[in-house]
Amino acid sequence: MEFIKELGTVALGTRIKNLSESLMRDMVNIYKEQNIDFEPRWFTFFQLILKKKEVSITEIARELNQTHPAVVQVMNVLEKKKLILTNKDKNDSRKRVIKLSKKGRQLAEELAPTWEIVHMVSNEILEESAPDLLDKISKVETVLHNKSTYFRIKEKLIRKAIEKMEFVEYSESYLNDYRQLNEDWLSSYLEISEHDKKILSDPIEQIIKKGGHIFLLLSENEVIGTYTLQRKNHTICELSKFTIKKGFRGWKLGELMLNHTIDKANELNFENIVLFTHPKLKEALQLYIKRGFEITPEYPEIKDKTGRCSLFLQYNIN
Amino acid sequence: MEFIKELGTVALGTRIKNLSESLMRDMVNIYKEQNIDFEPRWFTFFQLILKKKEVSITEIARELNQTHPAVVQVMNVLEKKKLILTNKDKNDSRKRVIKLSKKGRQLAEELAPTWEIVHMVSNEILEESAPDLLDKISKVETVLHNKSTYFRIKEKLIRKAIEKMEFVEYSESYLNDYRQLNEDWLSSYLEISEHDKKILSDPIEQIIKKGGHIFLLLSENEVIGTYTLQRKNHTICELSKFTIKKGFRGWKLGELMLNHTIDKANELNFENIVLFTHPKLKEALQLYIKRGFEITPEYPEIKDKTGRCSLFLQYNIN
DNA sequence: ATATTTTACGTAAGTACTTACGTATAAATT
DNA sequence: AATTTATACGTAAGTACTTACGTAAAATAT
Repeated sequence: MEFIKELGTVALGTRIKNLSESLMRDMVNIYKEQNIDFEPRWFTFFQLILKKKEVSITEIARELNQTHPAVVQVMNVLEKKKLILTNKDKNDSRKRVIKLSKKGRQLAEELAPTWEIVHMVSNEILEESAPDLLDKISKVETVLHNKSTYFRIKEKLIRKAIEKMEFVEYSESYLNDYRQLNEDWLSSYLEISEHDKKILSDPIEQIIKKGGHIFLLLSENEVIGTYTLQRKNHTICELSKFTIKKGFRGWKLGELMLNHTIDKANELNFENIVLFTHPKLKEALQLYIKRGFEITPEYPEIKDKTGRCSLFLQYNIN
Repeated sequence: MEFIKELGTVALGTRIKNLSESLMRDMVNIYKEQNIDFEPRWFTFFQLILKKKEVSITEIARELNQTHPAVVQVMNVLEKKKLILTNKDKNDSRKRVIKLSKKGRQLAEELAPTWEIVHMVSNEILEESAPDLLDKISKVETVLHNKSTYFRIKEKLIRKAIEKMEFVEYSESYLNDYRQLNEDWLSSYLEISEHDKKILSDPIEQIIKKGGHIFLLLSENEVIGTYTLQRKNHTICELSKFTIKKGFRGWKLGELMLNHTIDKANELNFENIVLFTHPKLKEALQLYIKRGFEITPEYPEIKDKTGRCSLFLQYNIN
């Protein structure tokens, strides 16, 4: 056990598990020695049924933080041992109503003194060692409920990953990545128009040579985002093909990319960024508006060549 | 989860288990999303092997508080995945020496940043909720190490059982119980002599009618102990057939019975209790001596009729 | 030296879960 | 009213353990 202690916080889970397992094992032995056919993991089930009189499978699962198949299996065992009775619910025939049988109630009565002692002993142990352990555990539960371990780790991993990301300008070698990413995105949200196909199949000719720019966001050499700036005239550029790879969404990379977009447009001496989008792409719209884009009437000289986007936005640099 | 909280201390084990399971589940997802073929329960194994460089199965089991088959199975998985190398120990061919393979070391390196983050997050969670949780758990561990839950519960159960026990004087209906208990005891320690058989087959004739007494200790109508006082003369009685049923030993019922013996001998106006015993019955001897019996030379008028006991003890009432 | 006990590990079989899926029924939406 | 979605439960298959047992080697006792 020494090593686990050494590991400290990181092995908290393992340590806690060991503790609970040792408690369970002790209880197994207690029941065994008393020659009572009862297993410790039934305890909470019994208590819950005793309290509620009648419960359904899902109710038990929810209250005891178990999966429903686990509950079903335990209930089947208890039913086989004739400790519970189960019937269909009169109002909802999907439900199985569970209650203690006479034998079950008798067993609970027989065990009551033992449970009483277990209770005393648990309190005794806690008083001797850590009287406020339950409070502490409640607090951990609350903190984790508000923001799970998963979420916390994820957050930090993402932050770290973002630090290593970089933008690069398009070159021939990214053709496949650029096209693939945009086709994936387009086909899952809208339709790929002829105009899209033209641009995606030859960006150099269609964008770059016409004074436009394409930027790619790289994470460890993987292309995870793209956007395209087309030159409309000497002051206006059009933003399009703004997409982030599946699996990297939800990391606020949109903000990162949009900031980069504005910086670049500025560097390239454009004064206005305009874009067309579809109202059903709510998250994108929200992002643009949050960053200062405004929905305005279309400029007569700039048309949506795809013919599918009803919203026109623009952003004034400076 | 509400109900489990309601249960308080009694469901501490369940609650703790849920906590650790949720931590584990989160880690499973973290590894899965990073596309790393690693499972959280391997973590402590990896750490231990990293630290010790070379370990045996039992060493791991001991340090991580696992059963050895569990360790064997995990190691087989890790070996199949080529993360560890195992060889026979040169000095002790029973042992299997385990170390990380190159692939294993690489994986550990690859995971180090993630583990670092997990560490940070664990600390963060604890700081937010219960900074001294680890200390508290250590204290619980220590307290349980000194006196296990099992032992504590057992102790209280026994005390409760003893309260309900009672002594009754022998009557015909106890013949089988009396004989069975003594035969079981005799046959497992010594031999059943002819003299024993005579007494055990007809206690009324052999003991009671000769002015002796037999007392039985009952626990919920079950005969769990017996002793016999034979009248030697008007001041001396001989204690024999002092036995406690298997499964009830180690509860200090011997003291209870011996106190009763002395009380009864006193009530019956005897002045001396004598007994023969065999030196190999060390616990019994200790009990007698603790209660004030003394090893003395035999009285010429009192002989050990079984011929097997070399020790003669006596106790002076008053 | 020889016999006995302990240790180190392996394996088989069982158990208590899990995930993944299927099937009714109820509730909500259109 | 008809369709879709959600809920309640069941089952099958897999996994991560457990206990129980076996075997060989080492340590200890005789």
